[in-house]
Amino acid sequence: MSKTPQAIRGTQDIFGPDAEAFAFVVETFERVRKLYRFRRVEMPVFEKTEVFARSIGETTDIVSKEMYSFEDRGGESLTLRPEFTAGIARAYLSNGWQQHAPVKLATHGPLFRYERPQKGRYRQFHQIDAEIIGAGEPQADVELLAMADQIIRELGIDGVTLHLNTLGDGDSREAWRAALVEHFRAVKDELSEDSQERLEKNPLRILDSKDRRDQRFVADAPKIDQFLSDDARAFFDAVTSGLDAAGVKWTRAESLVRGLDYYRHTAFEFIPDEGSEAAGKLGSQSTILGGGRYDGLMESLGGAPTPAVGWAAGIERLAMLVGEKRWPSIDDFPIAVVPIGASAEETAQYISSRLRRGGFSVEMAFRGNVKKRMQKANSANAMIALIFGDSELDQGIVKMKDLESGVETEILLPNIPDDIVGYLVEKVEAKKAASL
RNA sequence: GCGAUCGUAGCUCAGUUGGUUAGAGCGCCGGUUUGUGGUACCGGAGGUCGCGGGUUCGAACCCCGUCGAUCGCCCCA
Repeated sequence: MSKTPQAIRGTQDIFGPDAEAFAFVVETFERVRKLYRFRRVEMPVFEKTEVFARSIGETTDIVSKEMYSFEDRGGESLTLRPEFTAGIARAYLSNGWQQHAPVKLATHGPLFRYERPQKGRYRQFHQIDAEIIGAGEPQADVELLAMADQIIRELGIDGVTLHLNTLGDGDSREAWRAALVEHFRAVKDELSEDSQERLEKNPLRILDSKDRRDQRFVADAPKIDQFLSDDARAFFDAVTSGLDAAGVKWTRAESLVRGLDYYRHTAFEFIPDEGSEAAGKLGSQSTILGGGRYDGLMESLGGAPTPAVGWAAGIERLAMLVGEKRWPSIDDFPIAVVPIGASAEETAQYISSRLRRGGFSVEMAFRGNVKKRMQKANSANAMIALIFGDSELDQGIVKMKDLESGVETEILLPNIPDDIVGYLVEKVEAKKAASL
């Protein structure tokens, strides 16, 4: 193209309805997270590379080929965060947050992964994230999942189900993994090329392969349930019965595994139901929220053994699913202020400012002739316009036009906030009632 | 890293087997009562057809390369 610089591949400039949906996801998250008493935490977007390399696992794709790493001027290797959990764990250890344990943390922001962009996947993407650190009880898992469920529900997203599995404790997981390797190695030549790779690198992943050649052998593969210790089984039972009590719908997904090394016990993903509207909107990216328990992570960063559980969800993916069934709110209908003439424009600033300080959104039309200003009022979605020039101001009034009915009434200047606001609130309430 | 499709006005796209000044809708600006919008009518601005090279008398159209986008595989939110 020309000399104008382009945005970097896999990054996006979000504007308009997409940006509104994005903000709606974040606002909903912030509101619900307070109901569950999760505390807000802010962290750097970059860390020493070892923070991610050691915790996520050297052999995972994220660490081996998807990190944005660079050397700073001191020659130290730094990395833009590819996920939240590792950085939160590091912050927990560096700041001695053990003193707050068990601590419930929530954050959101940008993450970076050097991947091929496609629908619902970007190189800079955004997540909301929730973690409970220092709690080994299954009740922590339940509360965390209940919050996830409520957020999705309050976003108006339907047709999404919680898929739940357990990976057992460390020993259970290792025994299961060994049995899986043995099972698949016997038929290695008949597996897909990808799965032959996975056999060495990440055998659990063969279980959710999309390749038909693999699926034949997945059905009779060893199940985690055969390897669960009594404790691990009791833990999982407590999680599932807790979810039932909390009214969170879930389904068992025996072959659900998570990619990263640090997961133990509970693993879960919220996935659109097959054939649902949500599934169609997401393309081949199916998971909108995923997480699990990571009891081993703190040790990999040199901390004391610390149980923890958490999840993260892609804001862009959630935003794609947000419905338009939001009730009309008073902010959707600004008051249009339409001054005519220079002295009226000054008064318009005064009136606008009073209305805004009173909590009402105001669109002030200050360009072009009256016709242009009225067009502006209309395209701003205003329901009422305040129109006034010298002749009105001399009389100490403004004209209030109902833009739906076209009816104009006169308002005395001193009555401006109250009369207008009362009129507008009434109209919005009527709209709300009509939309129910 | 691999594969497929695609790149024409701000946006969505049309452009017949290569043929002369490249079109439409929407949006934008202006006008149809210079103090009144949503509908309608009129006018206008805006494109070296992603970029570079090649074939040809002639390329938006064919070929090669390159950059970018989209979708899928891997992986993942």
